Amino acid sequence: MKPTNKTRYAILGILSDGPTTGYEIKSLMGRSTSYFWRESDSTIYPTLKILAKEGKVLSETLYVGKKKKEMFSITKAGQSEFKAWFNSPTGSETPRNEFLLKLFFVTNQEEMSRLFQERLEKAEKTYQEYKSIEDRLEKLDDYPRKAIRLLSLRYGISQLTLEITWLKEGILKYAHR
Amino acid sequence: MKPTNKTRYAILGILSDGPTTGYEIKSLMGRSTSYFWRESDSTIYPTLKILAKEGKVLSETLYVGKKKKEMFSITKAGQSEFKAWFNSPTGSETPRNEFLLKLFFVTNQEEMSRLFQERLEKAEKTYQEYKSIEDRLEKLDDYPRKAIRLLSLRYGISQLTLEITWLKEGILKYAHR
DNA sequence: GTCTTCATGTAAGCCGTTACATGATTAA
DNA sequence: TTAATCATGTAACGGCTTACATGAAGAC
Repeated sequence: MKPTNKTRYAILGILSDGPTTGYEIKSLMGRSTSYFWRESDSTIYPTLKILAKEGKVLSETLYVGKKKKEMFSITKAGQSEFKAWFNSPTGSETPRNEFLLKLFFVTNQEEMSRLFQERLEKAEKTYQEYKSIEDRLEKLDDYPRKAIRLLSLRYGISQLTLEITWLKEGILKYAHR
Repeated sequence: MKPTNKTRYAILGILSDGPTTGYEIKSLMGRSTSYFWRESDSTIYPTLKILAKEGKVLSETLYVGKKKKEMFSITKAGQSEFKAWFNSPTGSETPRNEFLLKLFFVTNQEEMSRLFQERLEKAEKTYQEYKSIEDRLEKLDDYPRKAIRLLSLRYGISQLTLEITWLKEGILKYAHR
């Protein structure tokens, strides 16, 4: 069975920028990748352990007072696994859009109105979040990948804009009573 | 642990339109929901069995020659489970976009060029597929939910159009050599 | 006669989420 | 002193994919 676990690549990619701790990887993801790539809380540490066992990362335990910190750094083997993934064809996720599934089963205007309204509220909230991330990013000093990270964020923003427009049109056209 | 399995709702929703067989559900999904909701091959039959055991569907075995057919129909209990899901708040999937994850780790123009080019080819292929589904749908006689199903398909098409534009711009702006 | 489609399933095993657990440090 | 954040994990379980399996009917 072909392993499909991509958490490891996200971790190896972050470690490519330099050594860090599991906690730091977790919070970095929360700050920066969360709108296109999210890991649940407990996946980072076990995955780091596995990678260490495989020789893809090295760990070093530090103590700050009584507080344990485990710094991880990527090895040559880790780098080549990362590159192999990076250069391999990108698979597409199996589509699972619960909103569109519900839409598919809509039978009357009232249902559709509720569905669109609910979705619109969420989309507008997310839009505001993305916008504030954009603000934060724009204010940062230049760093090597700033341009590309802004680009991908703005891609997300324009997708959301499109969805919001579509939802509003739908509400007007089909759910007007 | 809260069950998250939504395959059952897709099945119950399809059965709301009238009795069918597992095979028919499978192929209907392949024809109509596959761009926003896909099930893998082997999930339909076991799920139908479970639903039957729970009293959410009824099964009736027919024979056409030696060929067995199991027709399933939705029960009252099934209908109310479906409605409960339909009226419950729509959860959002955890985001997992492998393309954007790779983009996040890009370090030079050559890598980005390859990444965008690959994605563009796939997006254009998918666009063609959607367009031909749209053609087929447009030619069908009117049926109750035709308008709404065309609407959601066109939403997918406009999302793809946006992505294609974005990819082309990216190739010109950032990956030009 | 052979290939495709119809028609229905089982089993293994990875994957991912949720809930649970622990303890130190720092800010209010 | 209490809450939030830093910091690191384990266990259980449901879910999902892949591979495997079987056989009839119809098309070419």
